[in-house]
Amino acid sequence: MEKPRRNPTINDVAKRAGVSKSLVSLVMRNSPNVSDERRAAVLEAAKELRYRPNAMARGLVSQRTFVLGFVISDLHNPFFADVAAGLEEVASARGYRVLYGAGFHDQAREVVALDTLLQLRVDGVILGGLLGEVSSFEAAAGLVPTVLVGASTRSDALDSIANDDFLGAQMVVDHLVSLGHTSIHHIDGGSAAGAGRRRQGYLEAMSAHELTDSARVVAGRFTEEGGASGMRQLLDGNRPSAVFAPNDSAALGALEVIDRAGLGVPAEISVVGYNDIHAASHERFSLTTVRQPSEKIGARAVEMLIERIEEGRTESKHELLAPELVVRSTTGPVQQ
Amino acid sequence: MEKPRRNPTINDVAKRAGVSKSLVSLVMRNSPNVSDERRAAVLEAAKELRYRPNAMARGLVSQRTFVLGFVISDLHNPFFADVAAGLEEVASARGYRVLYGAGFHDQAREVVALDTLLQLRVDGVILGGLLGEVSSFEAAAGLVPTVLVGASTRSDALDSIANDDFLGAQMVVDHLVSLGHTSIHHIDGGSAAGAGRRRQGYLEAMSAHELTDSARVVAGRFTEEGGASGMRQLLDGNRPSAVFAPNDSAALGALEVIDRAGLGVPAEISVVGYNDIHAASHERFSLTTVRQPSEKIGARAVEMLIERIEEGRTESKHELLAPELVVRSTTGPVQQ
DNA sequence: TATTGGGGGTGGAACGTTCCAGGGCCCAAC
DNA sequence: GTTGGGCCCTGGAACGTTCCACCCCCAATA
Repeated sequence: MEKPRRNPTINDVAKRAGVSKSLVSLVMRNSPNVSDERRAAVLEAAKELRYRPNAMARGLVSQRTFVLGFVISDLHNPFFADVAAGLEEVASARGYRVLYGAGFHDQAREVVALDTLLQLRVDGVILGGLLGEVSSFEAAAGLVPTVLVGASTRSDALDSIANDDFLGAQMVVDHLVSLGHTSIHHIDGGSAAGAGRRRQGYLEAMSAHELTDSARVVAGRFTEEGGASGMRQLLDGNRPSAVFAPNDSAALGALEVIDRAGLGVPAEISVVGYNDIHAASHERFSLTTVRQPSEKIGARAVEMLIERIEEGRTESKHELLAPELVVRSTTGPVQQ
Repeated sequence: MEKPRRNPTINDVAKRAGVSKSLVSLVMRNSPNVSDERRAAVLEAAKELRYRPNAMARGLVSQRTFVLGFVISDLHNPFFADVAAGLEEVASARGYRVLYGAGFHDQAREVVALDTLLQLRVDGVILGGLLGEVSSFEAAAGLVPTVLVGASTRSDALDSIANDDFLGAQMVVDHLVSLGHTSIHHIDGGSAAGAGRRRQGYLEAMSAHELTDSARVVAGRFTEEGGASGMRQLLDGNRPSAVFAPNDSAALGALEVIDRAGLGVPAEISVVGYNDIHAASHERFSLTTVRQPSEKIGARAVEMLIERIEEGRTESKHELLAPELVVRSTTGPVQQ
C-alpha cells in the first residue's frame, strides 16, 4: 500500500462513486437535492480516498473562503488569546474558520503576515495591537472587511472595537474614592495603546471628585520596570494613599518597590492595575485591577466583519465596551 | 474614485503595462530574464492597481504554497509562543510563511483548525500540544510533512521534536545533590505530557546517586492546586529538604503551601519547577526551574519540515533537545 | 552565407473546484 | 395526450495563476 503521491481530487471521488464531479460537489456542500443512495455512495468514496476539498480551487471560483484572518502583534500577549477565544466562538457558530498570523514585535513581519492572509483572500481580517499606523491598514481595508481590536480609531475605512479605557480609569478612581482615598496618584503608560485615555479618565474622574489638586501623574511604562521607576518617584515625594498603575505589569513592579520600602499593601498604600493578566489573580499578588471584556471584544469583532461580508455594510463602526472592575486585596480603606 | 469591487488580476496588470500575463507572472516572481524597462513598467502598473497575487490560483497550479501551518492547542500557552518565534525566524529565512490555527482546549476545534490548514494545502504542518492521539494525526502526515513539537513519539509517519524531560529531571536532581540535599521528593504530574519522563528521570538520577531509599513520589498535577495538594502530602510526612515539582505552576502552588506552613525557602526547603514560565522569573518567586529550548525547538521543527518538503526525506526523525537549568533563589544549600 | 544559441517574450493548457444552463424522468393537471 | 413542473443529475465554462512549448530577433560562429 503506497502512500498517495497526490491529494485525491473531486474527479477521483466522482469516478469511484460512479457519478459526475458536480454531484460530488453538491454532496460535499451538503445540498439537499441529492438522493440518499448517491449521497451515501459519494460519502463512502470520499472517505475511502480520504478526500479533502481543495480550499484553493474552491475559493478561486466561489470568491469566498469562509476564513477570517487575525493578525496578532505578539502571540505572547494573553489579551489577544482571550480575544481569539471569543472570536472562534462566534466564527464557528457562523460557519467561518479563523487563521492567525503573528508579528512578534517586528513590523515587517506583521506586514508579511497580513499580506499572507490577504493573498489567500480571507473573507475578513482582524488586526490586533499592530505596530503600524492605522492609515497603513486602510489599503487592506479597501480590499476586505477589516476590524481593529483593542485599539480605537476614527478611520472611516475600517471598524474598531476596544474596551473603554477612559471609563475603566474612572471606575478605578471611583472605587478608590469610595474607600476614602483622596490622594490618588497615577503612573503614566507613555505612548502605549490606551495609556493616554487611561490618564485622561483618571484626570477627569479626579476633577469630578474635586480632587484635581491632589492629582499627580508621573512617567512610567507598560512594564514592571516602568511601574517600579514610577513608584520610586512617587515614594520620593508626598506619598499618596493609592496608586493607579497604567497596567498590571507596571502594578507588579510598583508592588515590588513598595514591598522593599517596607510599606504594607493595602494598609499603607493601595494599588490598582489594568488588564487583569493571569498573574494578577495569583494569591501572592491578588491585585485589584480592571478587566477588559476580551472575549466580548473578539465576538463583536467577528460580528462586525460578518455584517460587512454578508450584509454589505460599508459605513464604519467604532465601538467601546465597558470594562469591569475586579476588586482584590491590593486596595482597602484609606488609613486614618 | 470608486472602491474596486474586485481584486485586480494579473490580466489587469498585463493590460495596463502593455505586456502578456506571462511576463507579469515572471516579474512577480522576479525572474532574471526580463528586460529592465518591462520590469519597471510591470511593477509600476502593479503598484498603481495595488495588485496582490492570488495565492489560491498560484497554489492551485504550482502545487506549492510556501505556507507552513502551526496548530496550537491553546494560544494562552506561552511555550508555544516561544516555539512560534523560533519557527518564524527560520521559516522566513527559508522563504516560508507561517499561519496558525488554534484549538482552545476543544478537540473538535483542533481538528477543524488542522483541516482548514490542510484544505488550504499548506506545505507542512506543525502540531503543538494537541489533545488528540498521535495516531489520529498520522493520516494528516500521509498527505503533508508533519512534525509534533513539545511532545515525543515513536510514530514513523511523522517527526517530533521536544525537550528531554528525562535529562531535565536528572539535571534538577544533580543540582540539588550538589547543594548537599539527599532527601529530595517529587510531586508527580500525572498523565500530562512529559510528566512520566520527568518522574523517570528523577528516579533514575536518585538511583544514580544511591539515594533510592530516600526517593519519594506523591501524586500531583500540572496546576497550582495540584502542586499544593502534593506539597501538603509531603509536609504531612517526613519533610524533605528539597522538592521537585512537575512544572512551574505546581511549584508555585507548592510554594504557597510552604509559605503558609511558615517554612523558609530555600533555608528550610528548596523547590524546583519545570518550564520557566514568565512568573517564575518574577522577583517574588524567583523560582529555580528548567528551561526548555523553545525557540530552538521551533527552529528545528521548520528545518525538519523543509527536509521533507524540499529534499524529499521520508523516514521519520525524533529528536530531543537538552534543556537548561535556571538556578534562582528557591534552591540553596541544605540546612545542616 | 548558413547555422546556432540565447535572451526576451507570448499564448494556451492545466490546476480543482463551483456555477450555470440544461436534460431526463416522472407525476399531476388540464 | 399534451403540458408543466419538480427532482435529480450532468457537462462545460470560469476562477487567476504557473508552466511549457514555442517564437522572434540578433549576435556569434563555422
